[in-house]
Amino acid sequence: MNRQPTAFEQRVYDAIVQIPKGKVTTYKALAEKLNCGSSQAVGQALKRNPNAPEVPCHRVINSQLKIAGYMGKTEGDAVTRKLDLLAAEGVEFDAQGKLSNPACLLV
DNA sequence: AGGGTGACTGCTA
DNA sequence: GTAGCAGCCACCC
Repeated sequence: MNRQPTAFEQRVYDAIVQIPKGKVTTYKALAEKLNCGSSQAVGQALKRNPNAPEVPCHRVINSQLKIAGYMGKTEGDAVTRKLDLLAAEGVEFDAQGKLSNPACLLV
């Protein structure tokens, strides 16, 4: 375990860490920032690297403005907790688990 | 060295 | 509005 993150992954984390509190971003926007045409690669970086508090990966959502997954799980308490974290940051979500306030979306 | 997967996205039925 | 298929890049086995 504890495999070393690649340059690409580090870049992803760096971009996420730069996200201000109360704001969220999408995988696509991140991919564009990293000059990577594939958002899936970004998701891979997070899935294979649960950096948790070091990187607020919970501020990263998909194009549907919904939580894609957390801690390597696409559903379950992990995702729910992630939603709660965002709520604590000031990001409002609706009963559907979608971003209720698009103003929090960082572009 | 090669194949398969995925915390995605967009389009079509 | 919901469901299914194809495309995309990077990582893992």
